[in-house]
Amino acid sequence: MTHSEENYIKAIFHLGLEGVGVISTNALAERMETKPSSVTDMMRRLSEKGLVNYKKYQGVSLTDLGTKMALSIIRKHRLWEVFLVEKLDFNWDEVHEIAEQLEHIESEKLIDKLDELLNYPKFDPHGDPIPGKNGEFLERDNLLLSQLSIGSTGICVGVKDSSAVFLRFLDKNKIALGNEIKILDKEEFDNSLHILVDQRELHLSQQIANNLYVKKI
Amino acid sequence: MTHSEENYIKAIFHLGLEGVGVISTNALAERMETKPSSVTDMMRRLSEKGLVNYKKYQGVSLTDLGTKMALSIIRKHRLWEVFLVEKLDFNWDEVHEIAEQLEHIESEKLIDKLDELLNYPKFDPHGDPIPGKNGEFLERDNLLLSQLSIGSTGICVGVKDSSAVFLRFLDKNKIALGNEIKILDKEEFDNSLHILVDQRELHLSQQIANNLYVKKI
DNA sequence: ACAAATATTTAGATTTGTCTAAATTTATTA
DNA sequence: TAATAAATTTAGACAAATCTAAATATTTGT
Ligand SMILES: [Mn+2]
Ligand SMILES: [Mn+2]
Ligand SMILES: [Mn+2]
Ligand SMILES: [Mn+2]
Repeated sequence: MTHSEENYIKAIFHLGLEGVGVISTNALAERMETKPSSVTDMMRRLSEKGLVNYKKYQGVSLTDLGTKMALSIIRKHRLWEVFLVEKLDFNWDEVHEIAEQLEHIESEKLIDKLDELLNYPKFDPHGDPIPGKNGEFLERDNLLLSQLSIGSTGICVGVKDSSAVFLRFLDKNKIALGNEIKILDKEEFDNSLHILVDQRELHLSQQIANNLYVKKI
Repeated sequence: MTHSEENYIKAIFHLGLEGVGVISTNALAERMETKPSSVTDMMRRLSEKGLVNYKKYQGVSLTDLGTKMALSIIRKHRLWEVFLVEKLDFNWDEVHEIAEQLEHIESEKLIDKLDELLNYPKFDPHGDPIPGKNGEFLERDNLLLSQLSIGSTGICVGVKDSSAVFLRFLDKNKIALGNEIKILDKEEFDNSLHILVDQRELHLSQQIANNLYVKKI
């Protein structure tokens, strides 16, 4: 597998998780920041290799083999992200781009040793689950902060948007994974929230609350 | 820089250290395990980018910029090798191939953090010097075990051949970097050595002794 | 100094991954 | 349902990195 092929497989996997139904050439082209015609070419090549199911004009999906490949790449990506944060003191907003490179390093033993060094983490720095050697992984709670009712409390367990700008916003407001967040009040007009986190009262827009995953307690 | 370009630059640098005089197209082709015609193509491209001095039929050498690039890649390669051995418990015969991949990861910050994690090592697991951020590095003693006279003692500081088969031979005979080796006797017929290492008496062929660097004490 | 051997470059192809522009298929909607 | 719009594929091109075979330059040996 080339880096490019691996990136396509990963993109198809992620679109499959998010999207509804079949993955179109255009959707994939947009995600890969390339042209639909390039996608068509690549789909033929991946289909040839048995990694995707593709019939022209019908969209694309991963085969079992393709899914296994995708999980392996995502496992590597997320383990490297944990390494960068835990062992090299990177901030969680700096690790994604480097992990995009490291995820293509080929060595089963390397990734197993890394897993061991990190003590078999189950989630990456953004709260995303890390697939195990055999592709199995824990589901993270998919409840959004915006879905909590007034008076209830949740533990912050992940971010939906993991862009650097959002992550730095959270840093600035001292909101981190593991924090308890209590909903004090909700504005009817714009659905913004008054919350209590770490003894501090904060005001969050709905957009923010739509991008924080919580586990209700 | 593509991976391929980086590999060529590295090969030119290493040939420059070993070889005498100009680096020929054929020598480079052999080192890169490719065809001379491919080398000619690549030399034109690298010359275009200002990384090598190349005039046809005249051989090739690195420019200052090319040398800087080479040292940066070698720094990354060797730091990753230290990481693999020190932090992930790899044996010294297993790290080269993985480092060949890791050396191409692009992130200045990553390599600086790695350097820090490893406590700024000056030599890699094979005793090869690790260039610093600015390209400077300590010279390893270039005295071979075969050059020591009878009765003298040296500390093993490096291997000239770092192939897995040679490294495993050393492991099997419990010869490691840092060991003191005393020359007990030398056979006139085949220049093989009787040595004392770690209270053990061993018999080494000249070929072995030609591939161990020592520091005389 | 010239022929033979060797080294190097050139010419032309191939593969991967990309692009633009044109053709075709599918979906929408009047 | 026929025209129009949107999505997708095809055709043809290009750059990077490689190859083989042929041409050319350099070196060597007599
Ligand atoms: Mn990431
Ligand atoms: Mn992540
Ligand atoms: Mn190495
Ligand atoms: Mn080494």
